[in-house]
Amino acid sequence: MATIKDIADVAGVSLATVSRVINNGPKVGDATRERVKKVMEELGYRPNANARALVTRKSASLGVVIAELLDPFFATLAHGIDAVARRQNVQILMSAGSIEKQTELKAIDTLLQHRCEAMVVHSKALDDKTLVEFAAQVPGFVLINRYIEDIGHRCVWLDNVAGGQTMARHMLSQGHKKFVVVSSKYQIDDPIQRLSGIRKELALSDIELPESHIEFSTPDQEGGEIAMRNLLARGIEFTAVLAYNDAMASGAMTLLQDHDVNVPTDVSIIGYDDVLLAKYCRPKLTTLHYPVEMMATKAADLALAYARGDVPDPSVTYKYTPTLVKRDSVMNRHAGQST
Amino acid sequence: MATIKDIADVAGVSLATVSRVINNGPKVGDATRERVKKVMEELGYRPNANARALVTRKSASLGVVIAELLDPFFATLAHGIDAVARRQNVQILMSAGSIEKQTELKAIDTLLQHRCEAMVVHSKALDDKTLVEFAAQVPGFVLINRYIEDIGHRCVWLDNVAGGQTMARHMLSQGHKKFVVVSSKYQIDDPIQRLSGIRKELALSDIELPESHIEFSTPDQEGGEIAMRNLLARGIEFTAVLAYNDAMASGAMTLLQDHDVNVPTDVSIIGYDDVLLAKYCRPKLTTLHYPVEMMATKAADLALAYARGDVPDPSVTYKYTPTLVKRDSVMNRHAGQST
DNA sequence: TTGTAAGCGTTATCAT
DNA sequence: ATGATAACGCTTACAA
Repeated sequence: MATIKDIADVAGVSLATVSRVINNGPKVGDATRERVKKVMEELGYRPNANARALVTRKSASLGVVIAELLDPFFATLAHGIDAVARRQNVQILMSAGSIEKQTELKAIDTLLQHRCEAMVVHSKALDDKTLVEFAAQVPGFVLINRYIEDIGHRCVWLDNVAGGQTMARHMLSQGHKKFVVVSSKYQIDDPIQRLSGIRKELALSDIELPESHIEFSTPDQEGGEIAMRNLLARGIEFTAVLAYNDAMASGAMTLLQDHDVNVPTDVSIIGYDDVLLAKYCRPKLTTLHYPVEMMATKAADLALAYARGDVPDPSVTYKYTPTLVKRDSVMNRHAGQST
Repeated sequence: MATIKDIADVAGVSLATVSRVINNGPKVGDATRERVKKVMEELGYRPNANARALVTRKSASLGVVIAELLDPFFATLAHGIDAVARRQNVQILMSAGSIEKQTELKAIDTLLQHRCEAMVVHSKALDDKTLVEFAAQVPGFVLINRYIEDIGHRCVWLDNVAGGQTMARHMLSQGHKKFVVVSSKYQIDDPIQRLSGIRKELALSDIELPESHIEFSTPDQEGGEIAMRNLLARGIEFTAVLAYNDAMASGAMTLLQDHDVNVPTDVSIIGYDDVLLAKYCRPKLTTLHYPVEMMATKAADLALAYARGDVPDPSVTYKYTPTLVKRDSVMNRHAGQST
């Protein structure tokens, strides 16, 4: 592959001049510039990103650590990041961390070896301290979907407590009184926070949520089925199910339907995330919209900005709030209509 | 960040020795090795991947070009690739190409700038010639989901004609005689090949498929709805719909149901791909399983092998065949039962 | 406006 | 077993 030297030789100029042309440097004569460009074209020259990164100490790349590419939630996340990467002309270095300490650690480590100064990481397995240390090393280190106070201005996160409250409040407003929760068995912050929001809101109406009314499983459709099966088996009475996410909601719904329980007339369900699935399952899922893509975009922009040395207003934080999307899986028990 | 020189200074050895330790080189005394390792540990040393790539001309990374991260099909693809990347300890450089000539070109170009010698690319917009040229430049250039004869041993692809035949054959075997096709409007090979397979198979039963029975739209759920709406509006009679993929099938199904057409008793539907959606829409979709993940894994392995200089048996080709997955969206019109 | 040369962090080839 | 030293391809003062 042609190097800058080859171009210089053929064009009859020095390395420096070629470099200037490549980088649209200022002090080059028009004639020379054209000639060099022509030679580059002819030789199919492509600047060596590695050499460049080495000397400039800038990698023109954005590191991304997410849990799992298959999950539509993360796919959306990745998609949002990709959009800004493309816009800002940086290459994405992608690693899946699978919510495992060692894997997440290794993913970040590899990114560090590549010396990428901007990275948006979704980490649930690593502890605060570790993450804060990384943040200290990498100027453009941004956390998504997690809040750590010490680096609060580098966190783009969702208010899960508020989310839990909104779910409960909506069901309450529709006249529901008997609740059941289908949650994620992974002991990360999210399910805990959502649950606490739910409890907080229910408490305002003097409703308790006993442990037996909560079932924990994997946060996917199968997990939703299993959780619902267990709830049914336990003979608990309920008219409202609050799911950890849309996938679990859909699974739970499927199982209910298989048992001839009608949704929403017999039982109402509300999901969380508002991924595509929510719109296409039957009945369509009432859920909380998680503005992942917007958040991903913000996170990527932020990471790149910090890496560039820009200092965004340090007083602002990037907290997002999920919003209710009413579709067809929740019935109004006052009016007897689905809302 | 600590460099190899820092390590050498602190450990009191030369650069060469440190380099040997890093690479588990042979000729280093045990005592020295330990001492150096200890220093590396203390200083939190991380080899600079850029410097390494520069001098070795090997990038320890795998380039990936796919159309669209959001699409579950590509998410699965990416997931398969990620698995081998992790196993083989290489970093993924990911670019979305969005089935646009310029974008795909740029994606590959960027990968080339990073000098990655292994890449698996999913390109539908670039022409054969361009792709063959890239393949000539990059030892580990592997095409997925496309077959080009000149570089046949570097293509991992699906037999779409056979797929089309299988769809039609299944419907035929279930006693269907009136067909309609919901296809993709993108004029890439896939829809054309599937359609030709369908026609070929129907011809064996002396059934024609007039253009008016085919509706082209975007290959997603909304496209499926639109296509089906048009078919219905045109007043065509049919009992079997062959969809381009599961998303379109699901959209078509939804629209049918909204018009009180029962699936599968009134109309049977068959999808293609077998993504998660197929299992979770109602009724569950009978479809063709596209072994994407397996293919992605193979492609990644192949790319890395070629990049390494290994020469896999040049006589074998990597053609895969989709297989029928019977679920609940197709009815047997002989027996009157869904099959 | 153009060229010279040092240096980025490694690996690899010689010597020793 | 260890150490100098020359690349690798590029950017960037500093000279001219």
